[in-house]
Amino acid sequence: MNTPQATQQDVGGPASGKQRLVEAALRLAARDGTTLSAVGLREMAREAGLNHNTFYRHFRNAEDLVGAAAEEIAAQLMVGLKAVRQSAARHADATVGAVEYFLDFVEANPDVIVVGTRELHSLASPMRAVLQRVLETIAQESVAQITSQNLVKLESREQLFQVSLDITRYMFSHGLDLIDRPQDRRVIAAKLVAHIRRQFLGSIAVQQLEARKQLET
Amino acid sequence: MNTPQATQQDVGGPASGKQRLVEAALRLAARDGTTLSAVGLREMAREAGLNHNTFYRHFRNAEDLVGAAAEEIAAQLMVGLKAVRQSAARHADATVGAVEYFLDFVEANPDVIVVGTRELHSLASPMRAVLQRVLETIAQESVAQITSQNLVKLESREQLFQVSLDITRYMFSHGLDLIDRPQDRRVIAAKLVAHIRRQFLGSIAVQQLEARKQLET
DNA sequence: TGTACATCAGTGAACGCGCGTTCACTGATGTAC
DNA sequence: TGTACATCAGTGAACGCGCGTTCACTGATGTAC
Repeated sequence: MNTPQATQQDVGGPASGKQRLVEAALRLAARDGTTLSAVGLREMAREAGLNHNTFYRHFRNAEDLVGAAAEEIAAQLMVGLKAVRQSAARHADATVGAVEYFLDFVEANPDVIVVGTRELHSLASPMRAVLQRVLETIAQESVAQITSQNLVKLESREQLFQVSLDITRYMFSHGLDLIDRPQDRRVIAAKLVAHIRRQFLGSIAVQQLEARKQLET
Repeated sequence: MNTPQATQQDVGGPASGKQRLVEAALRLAARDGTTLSAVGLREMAREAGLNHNTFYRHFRNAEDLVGAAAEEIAAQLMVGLKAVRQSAARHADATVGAVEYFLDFVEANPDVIVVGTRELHSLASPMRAVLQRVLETIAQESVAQITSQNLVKLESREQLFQVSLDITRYMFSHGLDLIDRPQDRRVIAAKLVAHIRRQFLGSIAVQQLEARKQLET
């Protein structure tokens, strides 16, 4: 009574069972607003169009799947946000370029943003540490790009890193708002651009202030 | 076989059943890292030391309880963050005063922060809108305080509001980090102070930049 | 090239358990007369 | 002041259901000889 299923042969064809289960879990967690680990095993198998027992062919337990999903989300974010930075470099106004491309990414991958943002703000989540490292990596790469292109006059690499990290996190949070109210894209984009400008200008101002203080003593 | 339970007479004494259920729900959601609506009805009754059926004496269904919990969290935040602003006004350095008092509040009310932060970043949560309004109200009150005391030279009230809102949200998110790593309090406090300074100075710099542009044309 | 065997994704039945919900009951407090 | 009644928080038994997990089975693919 077994229906012939996809196997190794169709690489790049319909996703493997494991992949389908992870994607189903992300979709359900995004839809229902629950944590990944709260998505039922049977429910996600149903969503993936598989027998509930197939789950055990690919994962030891629920926690195992969360780990796989974390890597999936991390990978998608790394790819997507790297493209955001490259788009920024191409654009006449780097800030506007980055923001617009980021919002494109959010609209194209809502599940990743919805689930990622919530897990990032869930203390008990095993995904939290993974996502924090992703954000830090992205911020570091941003710093490298900014310094190599001399986009911002900031001597303190540490301060530049903090600013980049804050901005990355800020964009993440506001990705949620875009998914919540797609019609407000222009307003959200303007807020993001304003925030980024404020951060960089503020950072320079802080630097000048400290330099002046040092001169006075 | 009924144990005599607390009733109306002991106002201010041991909490009422309704209050105990809400508090138990917050505690469990914070401990397990789940959404409030994912906390089991029987589980929270057990935690509150009540029969599972008592739940129905106070709430129609699970959604009803989430609403009550939202109001509880909102009330606690409004009270706590109002005290933060008052503490800022007393302190020699308003920024440092606000940050330190805020971190005290976080340490004293971890459940509210843990649950509130997650629900704020959960699209499907009915609590999200309530919390967003709380943050906006707090930001508005901050604006009123800042302008009345002439703490920051910013003409645009709208821009000041945006900055206040961003800062409030930022502090919220970093409250989580404090609960996660209490030993890092000083590092976190320094980050918060730096962020707030950067925002205000950046905001002033943006304003000056725009004024200059307007002069040139 | 053929054959035997191992591997592996997927299936379906069965289990025990905790869940949400309904029901009838209790006992204390507040209120009308 | 006393009495009858309504209200209301809390209790405990019982229900049906979906869950996670285990088991034995299937059928296709890969591999050794």
